[in-house]
Amino acid sequence: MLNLPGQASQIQVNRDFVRLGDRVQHSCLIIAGIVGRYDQNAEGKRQITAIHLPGDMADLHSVVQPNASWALQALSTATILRVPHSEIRAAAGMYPALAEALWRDTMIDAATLAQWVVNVGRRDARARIAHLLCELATRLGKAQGEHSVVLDLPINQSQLAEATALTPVHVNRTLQSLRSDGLLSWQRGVLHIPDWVRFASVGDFDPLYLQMDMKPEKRLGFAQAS
Amino acid sequence: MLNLPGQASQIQVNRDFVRLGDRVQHSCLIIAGIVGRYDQNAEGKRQITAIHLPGDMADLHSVVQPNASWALQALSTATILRVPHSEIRAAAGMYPALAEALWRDTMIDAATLAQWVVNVGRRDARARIAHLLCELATRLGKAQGEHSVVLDLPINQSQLAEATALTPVHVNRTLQSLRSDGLLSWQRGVLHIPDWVRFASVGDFDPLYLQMDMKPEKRLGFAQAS
DNA sequence: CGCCTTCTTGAAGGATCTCAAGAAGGGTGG
DNA sequence: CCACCCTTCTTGAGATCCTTCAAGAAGGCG
Repeated sequence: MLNLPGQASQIQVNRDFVRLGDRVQHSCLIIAGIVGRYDQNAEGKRQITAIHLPGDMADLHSVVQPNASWALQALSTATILRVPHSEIRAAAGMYPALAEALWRDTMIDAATLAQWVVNVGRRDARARIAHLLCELATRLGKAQGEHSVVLDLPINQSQLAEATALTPVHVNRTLQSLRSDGLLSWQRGVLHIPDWVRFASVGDFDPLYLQMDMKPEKRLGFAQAS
Repeated sequence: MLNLPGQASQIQVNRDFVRLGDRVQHSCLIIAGIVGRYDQNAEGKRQITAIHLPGDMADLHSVVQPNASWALQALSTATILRVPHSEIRAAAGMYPALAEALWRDTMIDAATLAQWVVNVGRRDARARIAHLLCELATRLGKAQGEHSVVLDLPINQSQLAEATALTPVHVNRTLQSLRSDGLLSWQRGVLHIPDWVRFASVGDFDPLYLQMDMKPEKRLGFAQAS
């Protein structure tokens, strides 16, 4: 765990707090809420390329590439802490183990993106949505071999569509299909998965790439400066 | 530039030289040929998640995650140099600027993967194929504002399909359409793009994310040990 | 109570896939 | 130099998943 100084802010839903093309001097640590990283094509069609949860450094990579080729938007009301790149660099220079942890964090980001390519490229709507939900449940630490999983997920179907490269309409129909098969229920931002093993198999999900089994001292964890 | 020791090998076309689940002690530097990084879903459907060209460290990230959740396959006959992780770690410990360059390289990998998610998720077959070809032309240094671009690209339509998440049949029809619009010709592994600007616009391509403009001393370049 | 967001439904259209088979190209051995 | 073979490219036709467009229902909040 690290103690990092920085400036905290509250972000409203659907607000971009880093925009495409910004030159940023800070990385954003998510304290609360859910944040989406967006890329887009020339027609302005947006695609979520990562979903960030509390404890994540949403744009750690901006330390080595300050010109944002992405945008960061709050998917639910969020609190973030802007940590100056200078602080991160200084700490990394001081502690080689931290430098490696930062590198590793970027690598896990890349591994997750590779999974998203497979997800969007090779899985049908059912598996695609299930896989994404599995990823989030696992990263939230809510899926540890248990049979039943419950998690707060204050995002809507349009946002889910932006992350899975589907239309909101089709996401809706697919969720209905998953629901009618008893695979999940989702009300008021609370997702309930009664049978984790079955759901993970529908989502074709293998959590290996997330490295959740990494020893604590090797994983990145952040604490807010007092 | 670095001088790295390691063991060189020749790899035949279509041969996996790193397999899913391998525990690797080396990163593979591509000396010649083209290499694909594969991920797959549970049904064994393979998806190429990165294409590596000469000069690339194909699995640099294995330094911080030695359990391969990917496979590496030669898309054409290739020569690689296996560089021990220990050497990379030692060099990174010695030179902080190198450590940062390694981190940056992983970040560019992630940025490229994010583009692939957009590519597969939000672009139709024409744009998707064009975008991938633009990426390769740019990384090969063959697309520098000129009007006409020629490059060796010894890969086949099935491999292109695996990278774009299309079927070989549809790749074939799409290439015909690009050809009949005079956007490209492709014979015997030589790709010819008569009008780069027009082609890049069909592919919805903006090279920013590749950071090809990065100052040489900040970019990663590898030289073989004698 | 009224408004705005989000969810839901229907119907038609389109991009891409699947299956199947034939043509072209390059290499090898006789 | 020709015959053969194997890979790769090409073509056709029907099926399917997902999209598009349009509109109505439900839910939360002031």
